[in-house]
Amino acid sequence: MLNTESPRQFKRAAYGGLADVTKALGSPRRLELVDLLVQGPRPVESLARATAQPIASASQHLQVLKRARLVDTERQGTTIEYRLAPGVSEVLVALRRLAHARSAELRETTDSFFEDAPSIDRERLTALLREDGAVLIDVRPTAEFEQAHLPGARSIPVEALADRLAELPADRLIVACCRGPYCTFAADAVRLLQARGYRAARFEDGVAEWAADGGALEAARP
Amino acid sequence: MLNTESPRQFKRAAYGGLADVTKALGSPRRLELVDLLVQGPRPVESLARATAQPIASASQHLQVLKRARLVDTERQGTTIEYRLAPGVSEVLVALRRLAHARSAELRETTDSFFEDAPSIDRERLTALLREDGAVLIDVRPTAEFEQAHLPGARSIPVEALADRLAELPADRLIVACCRGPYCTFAADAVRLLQARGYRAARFEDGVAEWAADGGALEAARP
DNA sequence: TCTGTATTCAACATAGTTATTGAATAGCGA
DNA sequence: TCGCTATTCAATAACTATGTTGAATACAGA
Repeated sequence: MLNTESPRQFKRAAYGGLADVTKALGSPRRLELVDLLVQGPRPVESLARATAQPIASASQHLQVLKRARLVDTERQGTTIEYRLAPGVSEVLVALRRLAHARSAELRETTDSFFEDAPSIDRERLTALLREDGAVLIDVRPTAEFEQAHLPGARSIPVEALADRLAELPADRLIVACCRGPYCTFAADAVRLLQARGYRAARFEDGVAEWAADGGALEAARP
Repeated sequence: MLNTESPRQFKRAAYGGLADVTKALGSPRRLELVDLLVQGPRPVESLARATAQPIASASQHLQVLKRARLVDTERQGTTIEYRLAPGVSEVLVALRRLAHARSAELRETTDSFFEDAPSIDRERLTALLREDGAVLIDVRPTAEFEQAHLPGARSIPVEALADRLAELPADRLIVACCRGPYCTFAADAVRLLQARGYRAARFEDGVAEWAADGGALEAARP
């Protein structure tokens, strides 16, 4: 009998180890960082800018995630890239789905924010693409598009959209997709398109949700 | 344009709402309560006893889980039963798998605690049952067995096992299953069986992991 | 070797969380 | 209606996490 631990001690250690992970996920700031990292690896300064916080603050949150082994780091030239650990993206998708299934308040928050940009789900998107000849554009930065995107999506970053309207057919529904349920890029794109007379809608998920549902993804092709 | 929120305000609210869920999961005590509730609904006092904590303490943790909508309550006669919300069990399974995939320390904690009780995984269990005529016993309390159990499992609660050895064939491998990866019942059963000359092994998962992998479950049949 | 800059560290004030204790409440069952 | 007991509340002290600031470090590139 080699183990000298009591069951209580073991449970303290085991649930404690689990809680190291859930504690690391237990902060809005860190959830936002994780949600960004789903799109691909990034250096600290870029993460800090994208989440509107001081660099030192972002760095500390990232270190918490690293201690919980939710991210890995790799030096790339003069910067250090943080990258999501395998499996984390799936857990984030599951957590957000659980939260939205259970909290009417959270649904209300997102629904009211995206009120003026008609949102469509995965099933509806598939139908619109197949049957109605809708055009799917991915409005994230090109680097993220190149990491992974929905099959058939065309990359038009939201900040370039106004200059590239000529690429879009005026008689088709344009569906914009972005990082995920809390990303505002697609809604911005939809508002711009609507203002220019296009019919447009926002895909409510991102690549992580698409993949979690068994959808295939493509890489590269800028 | 009805929504007056800025994107930053929206993100604060959205990630904050998500964090309400992850914060609630961010305590070893509450994780242990959730892990117990996976086995079925229970009143406060029973949860407190099973997790070795004062009732007031358990009650407060349960209320945190309730505010995060991870559990629901229902009065049953003179007691109040807490019950896991749908979908929570799957998330717990995913979180524990992620933690174990990433943390060598956590693997070491469980491996060393269960060192003297040979542990087998789902795949091996299926093979042993089909090809070697192994006998599967469920050593949880009967109430939990009746909620849900693995197909073909026989209920022999661990505290009754010593008195019911006659029910077990001496020439077969006995596999004991219990609540899940952090439950010590199966290991206790294996040690007892080994001391009485049986070949015995511990199934390392519980019904939640089994179901998450697409396995069917049975109910009742005490 | 040196310089510049991306990242981390240290220290602090503030805020929030946890465990514990004893008192209060609520609602079943008689 | 009333008593009983399961549960919750309130108050406290110890602890832990957060955001902020400015200084320190470490390393690529010259």
